[in-house]
Amino acid sequence: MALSTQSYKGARDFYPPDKRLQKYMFGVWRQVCERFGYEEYDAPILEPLEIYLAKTGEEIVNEQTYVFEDRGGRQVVIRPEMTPTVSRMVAAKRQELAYPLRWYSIPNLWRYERPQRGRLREHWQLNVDIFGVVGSVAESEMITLVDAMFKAFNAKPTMYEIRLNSRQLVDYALGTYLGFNKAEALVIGKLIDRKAKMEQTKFIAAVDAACSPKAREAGAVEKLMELLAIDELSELPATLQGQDSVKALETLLQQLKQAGITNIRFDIGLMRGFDYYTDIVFEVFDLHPDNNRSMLGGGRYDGLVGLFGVAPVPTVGFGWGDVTLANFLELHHLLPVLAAETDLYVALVGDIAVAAQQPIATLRKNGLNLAVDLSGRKLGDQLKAADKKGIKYALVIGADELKSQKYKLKDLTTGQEQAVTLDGIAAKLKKPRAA
RNA sequence: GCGGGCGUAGCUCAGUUGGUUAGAGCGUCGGGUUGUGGUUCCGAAGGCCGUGGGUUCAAGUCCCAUCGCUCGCCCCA
Repeated sequence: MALSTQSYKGARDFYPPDKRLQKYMFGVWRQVCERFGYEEYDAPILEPLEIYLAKTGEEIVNEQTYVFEDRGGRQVVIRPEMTPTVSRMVAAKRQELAYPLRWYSIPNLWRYERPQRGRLREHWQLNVDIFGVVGSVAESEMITLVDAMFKAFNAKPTMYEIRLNSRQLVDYALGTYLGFNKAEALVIGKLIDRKAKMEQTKFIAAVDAACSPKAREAGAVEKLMELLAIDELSELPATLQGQDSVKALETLLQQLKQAGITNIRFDIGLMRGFDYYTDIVFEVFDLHPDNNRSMLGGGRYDGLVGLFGVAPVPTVGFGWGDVTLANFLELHHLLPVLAAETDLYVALVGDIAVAAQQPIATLRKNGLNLAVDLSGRKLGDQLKAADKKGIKYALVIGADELKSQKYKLKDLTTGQEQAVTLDGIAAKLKKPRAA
């Protein structure tokens, strides 16, 4: 029985062209992060089970993560997300770090579940966090950074939409305003999260079923539906308008719009699950009709660092998966044509491999990435190989060239060819790779 | 964990109401006289029709099971 060549379920092989795309995406992420003063960090892919148990329910950890026992009998998890890890790192050096911390990372993460579109078992996720800032200036910076990333990927404002909400506002609305108790609010919050996927009548029926008679009689279902239909802060009922959370959202929206971000709006139905978020939450939606889904999300989570036994640190952060980004770029035709890292493919004519070493060494010393064809094939076949590898230029070296010190440089995309000196080649090829 | 769809050449697929030696395009390899590819011409290799069982004179085609892929649900960090 032959061995299977398939990669592990839900995980991908990255052949050089795939890796080229990944490097491009990560490169843009890194560039924008660093432009905003964020520093890269990293951590082990394995973590002790406890740091996830503290935050999420045990079921989720057991059913949706890779958990195993190591040889020392310790329960180990392959990290399904980065947030507990980075919180652990901050807590460990809580006293000595220089706040505000601006940190980012692009970890690979694993979750144990059936793969589907946009959701694999292994993926990479950009994580950006700012620690130690209390006011909404942190959210403002974070969303500005997100928007700068979309612009750096050449996305237009019509392709995506930033949606904002406040967990405090939702808590107040479900509790004090609509009169749900905590258990009801939890169930209804989850329903609101799924509302877009449900039919209106089914949604209403489900909310109604989750209501206590008392809340139902007070008209909570109708009031909730009215509330969910609102898409401007100014349309909120007066009792909600007075909330600090609404004022914070107002300030934030105003700031961002003034900064030129127009595709942003308030969305009271935005939940981001019912996990560790404590205040403002945000998501970016793909507006393409074939992929109307959330691409990235984040918000404020002030409580996590404190779980490690130190004073809490206010934090705002988001995560953005490589799969959803790649889907977005593909659907909107934003994938650039990526040239190989190799600048130049050297084709040898005749038995001159030894004699050609000197010019080859000179070109490398001049900073060029070059590959030499070692096959001794016909020239045509060597050029074909260069083209297939995605290399833009080929250089022909034969007895004539060695003698005249002029080499034939061929642009494989245009087919144009010219005779140049070694220095001329380096000068000509130094820059174009970035594009 | 639950449900739908699909497994035929390296890839994308065709294959009639079951009927001889299973096809195409692309790709790969060789050639069109020894220094020019990506366009063209000629040729070749390459398939246990996912796997196992069943029905039948006869199965790529029908039935059952199983594995794999895929889309969705649940869940969402």
